[in-house]
Amino acid sequence: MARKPPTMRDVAIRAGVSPATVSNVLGHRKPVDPVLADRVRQAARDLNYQVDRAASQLRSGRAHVVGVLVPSLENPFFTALIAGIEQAAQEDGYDIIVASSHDSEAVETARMAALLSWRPAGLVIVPATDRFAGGEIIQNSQVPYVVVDRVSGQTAADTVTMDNRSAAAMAARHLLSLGHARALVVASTLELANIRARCRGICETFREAGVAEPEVLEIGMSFGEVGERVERWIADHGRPTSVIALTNYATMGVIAALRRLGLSVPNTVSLIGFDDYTWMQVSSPSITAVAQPVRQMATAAWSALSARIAGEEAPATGTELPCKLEIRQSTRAIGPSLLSENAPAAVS
Amino acid sequence: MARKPPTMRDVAIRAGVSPATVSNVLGHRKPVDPVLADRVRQAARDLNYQVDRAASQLRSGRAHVVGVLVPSLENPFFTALIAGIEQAAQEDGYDIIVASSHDSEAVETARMAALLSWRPAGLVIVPATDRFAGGEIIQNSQVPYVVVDRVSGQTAADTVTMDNRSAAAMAARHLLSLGHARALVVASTLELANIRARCRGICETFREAGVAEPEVLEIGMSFGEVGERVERWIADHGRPTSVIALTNYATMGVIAALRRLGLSVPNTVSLIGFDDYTWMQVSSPSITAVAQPVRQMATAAWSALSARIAGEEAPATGTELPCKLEIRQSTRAIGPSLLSENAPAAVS
DNA sequence: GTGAAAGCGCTAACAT
DNA sequence: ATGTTAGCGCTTTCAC
Repeated sequence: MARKPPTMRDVAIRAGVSPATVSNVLGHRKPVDPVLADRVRQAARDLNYQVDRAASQLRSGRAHVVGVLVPSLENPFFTALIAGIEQAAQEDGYDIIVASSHDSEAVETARMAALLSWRPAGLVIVPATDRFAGGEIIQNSQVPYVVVDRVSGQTAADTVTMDNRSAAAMAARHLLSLGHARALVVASTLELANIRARCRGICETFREAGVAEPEVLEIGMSFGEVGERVERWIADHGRPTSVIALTNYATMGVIAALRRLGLSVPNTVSLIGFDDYTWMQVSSPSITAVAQPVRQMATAAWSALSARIAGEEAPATGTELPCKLEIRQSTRAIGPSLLSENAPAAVS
Repeated sequence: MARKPPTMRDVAIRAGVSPATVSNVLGHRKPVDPVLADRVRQAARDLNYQVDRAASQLRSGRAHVVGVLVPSLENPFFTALIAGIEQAAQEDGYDIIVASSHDSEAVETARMAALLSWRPAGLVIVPATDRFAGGEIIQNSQVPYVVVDRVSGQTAADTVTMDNRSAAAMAARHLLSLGHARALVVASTLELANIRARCRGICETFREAGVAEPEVLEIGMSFGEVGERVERWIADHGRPTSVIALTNYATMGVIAALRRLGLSVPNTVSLIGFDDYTWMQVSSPSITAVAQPVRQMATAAWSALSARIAGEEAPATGTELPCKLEIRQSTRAIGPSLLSENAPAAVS
């Protein structure tokens, strides 16, 4: 027992050729006599042979693996991203090593070092914070990488993100078109540039419409707290006619809080969420939401990365994908549109 | 540019020692003079050195990576499982390579071969089907593996799953205790042993209570169809007083269907879902659900696998974890309990 | 078109 | 306790 897996040498012997030829056949590297090639393939099949990727990578210097580092594997947005990347990568013959930074810069640095020790062809990273602790270490490792979703400041790397400002503006215009002058923005944390961009988009849009900017409530990442904080805020400040929740946890927290306060959606308060999930369709009322183009973000990230892996030298690209506003039952008109003519209510 | 990463030799030279000593220091392998050890660690830090895992693994024959293969990365149950495994594995110094079989046996076989080509220390697998296409290929690769969630027939491998029969029985007892004699069971597919076990648990419990067995509706994996099929069934068969949905997609589909039919939950129909997600708490009504112990499944899978990696030779273990019934608002009493005294309504 | 031989970066025997 | 050496399985010159 504990029989070792067959090596290329085993295949070579069985096929009556040299290891080099086996390598050439299996790696489609050099033209090989069809007869020999067939013998090789047959021998490989017989022995159930699979190239040892560690050895292959060590010798060739080329790795067919990329690392993917996200802040959390509990968040469906990140796992959806991983799903997309896995698919795209797999189609190009790459495997993915997945790691979570658990929203911690320290862990992020450690996990990144671990990923780099595989000498991967590239890395896809959703930073834990705007500071992106790993920038330096990865920088001088010479491994190409793409920063996704939480893009801030200027990275040397390619970036892929949603157009957060426009997305938020779209949500804001939708509310304004329904006559909402008083909105509450519920954010996870303002430490993240993408969340700040969403706030900015909303505030700008309200200002441009000549309406007072909405207040922004920062409630942290944990679902439990959200409800309480929102309840307290409303107790202190009076109720808004509408709420924009900037993340999925915020959305759920707001729903819970409004229910506890006995505020009906959309009759008393209109609600827009960020991130679109299936449950928002079956919820009653169904939830109007800004759908992030997760799938496109994944493919964009992969295509940027594969270009770099292929040796592309062009300056870093910054992809900003548009999003879509899914209008459902949680938003309701309470008066005439507050939008001027030339600002459309919604753009897809 | 494209400077190569430092090697152990570079570190050795800088620290003025031999590569072997560097290896011993960094790998905590053999006792080394503290002074030299410090010099080595310093040099490694200076150069930003990280051992090359491919080379290390090639030489030592020990890999610090495990493959994880799931049917889908879109399903939150599987991604939660991955989150748990990533955490446990990471704590033991292992990385995970993640792959999806996209619910296809053919893809499963291919992805498994790819995973095995890393010569991983082990594999965690949630099979695409009960047939588990990869059983043979992995079997003679000698790599230890654990089968999780979709456990069927007798595998030679360790298995970890929820006690599906008992879980379903618990849900059934809850309904019976509320006086429901007519239940509809909505299953994704009866091709999966774990789904069949859930059906069995429900039917047995009803039979034991002297109540007619509920009918089982099989609706496939896609969310879209679920609603229609359920609507049609109810149109044809009349409405049940209660529904048990055996997967999360089934749950959402049922909610949508009942709403379209104008059947109020829980006033007209009571509903129990399988898998517990946050949205079920904020949904109105909140959804009574069987919570799977995903986290424990992940840790159980990891501990079984690490034992095998460590060389454990004992016969395969079959772990069956208990689940919990989260009673919320979607289930309501419509009459006296149909349960006999000695059958408790719910067990945690 | 094919094979022989070297060597990727590391670790395990062995020698000191 | 440290260094020397060999070789893991593969790919890549470089001969032929």
